[in-house]
Amino acid sequence: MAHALDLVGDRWALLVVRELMRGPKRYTDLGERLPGIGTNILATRLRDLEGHGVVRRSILAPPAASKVYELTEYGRELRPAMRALAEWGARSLGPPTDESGFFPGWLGNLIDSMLAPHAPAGRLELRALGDETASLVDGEAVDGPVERPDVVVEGKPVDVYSMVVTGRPDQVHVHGDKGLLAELLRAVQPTAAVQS
Amino acid sequence: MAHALDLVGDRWALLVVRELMRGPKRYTDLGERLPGIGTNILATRLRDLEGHGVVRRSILAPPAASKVYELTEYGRELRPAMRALAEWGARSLGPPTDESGFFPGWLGNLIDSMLAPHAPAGRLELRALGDETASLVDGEAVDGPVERPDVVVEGKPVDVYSMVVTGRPDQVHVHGDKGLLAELLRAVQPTAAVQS
DNA sequence: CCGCATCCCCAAAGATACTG
DNA sequence: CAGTATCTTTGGGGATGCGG
Repeated sequence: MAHALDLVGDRWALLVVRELMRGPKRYTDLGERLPGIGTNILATRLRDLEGHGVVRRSILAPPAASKVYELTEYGRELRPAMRALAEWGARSLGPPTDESGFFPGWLGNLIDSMLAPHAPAGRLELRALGDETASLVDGEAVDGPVERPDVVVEGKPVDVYSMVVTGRPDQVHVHGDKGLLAELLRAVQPTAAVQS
Repeated sequence: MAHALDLVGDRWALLVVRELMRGPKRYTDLGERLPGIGTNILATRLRDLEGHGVVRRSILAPPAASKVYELTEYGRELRPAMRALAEWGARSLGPPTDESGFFPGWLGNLIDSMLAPHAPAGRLELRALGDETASLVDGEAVDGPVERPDVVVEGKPVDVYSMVVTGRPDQVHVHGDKGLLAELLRAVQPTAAVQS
């Protein structure tokens, strides 16, 4: 445990890994998806994680030729631990209280951490009005819309979020296979009432 | 994830939880088992963890009447996440280089994090000469010796440690059911050679 | 713009001493 | 034993700069 925390226990480190878990990212994109991190900290974390064999720097093939950070195989092996930690945290996390706190990538992260582990086969698209769209395709989170979705959920960001944590599609519009959505929401661990 | 880290992401927090995972402990005992923590940090962590519903203070029944800290039900639910993190860390952890670093409780922690998750039924006793003795009884770590052990392993602390991380009982003495020990060591994930 | 390095400032962490 | 008080040091947040 202590050694694991030496590798990824620093502040922000696991959140950097979380972002990279969904694919390689550029430095600036990472900064946007981690509001409040500060550029020096991000640079330091990436350097440390690289030194620890968790993250690797890579140059995209020309003509793209831009630098990206990606997880090593060892870094990807953190997935079970991160899933377990996220599910534990979710059990004491209530619905959002306001419209804020929706930073770039939040919807993808929500799908990846709360829906993907329990997802039945199928193509689900979530549209947060005026914000982002992300999808869940056969258990994998995908950014943006998806072709021929089985079911589409549409609503304000806070209502999409609430649907996931409460398990009830109350304030959102659902098009398509409502049974599939119901099945998914039933499979998601209901947020137990853990008194804070 | 971010919320989980708000609860247990501070430095030392998960190590405090790790110690309490093996039973209630007094303040001073926690301090001894967490070398380097500093009394103020320990007090702050315990207060924060209590505020977050992870730890609870409790007074032992008279005439013992001493204060102890213990995990709440929610705190105990961290076990899967901690196991996953510990196993991940263990894959990049080599054998110890010197005789130091063996603080009170190290043997119990070693058994709990590396052996217990894979243990077959049986009673195993580990004796670190001149240091500690701890046991593994049907998959659960127990401090101290055990009655009628099926197999006893005895050796210098560093050699007991090495046996666990390398999977080979080379520098230690084994009494009793060597087959059971071999079965256990085989079940333990071999420490993959992850280049640092 | 992207990808950082630098600088300043402050809050939190560490070490140590001390106390009910 | 179970912490609090005090002091020092480290690390994070925020702004800025700067070469590619």
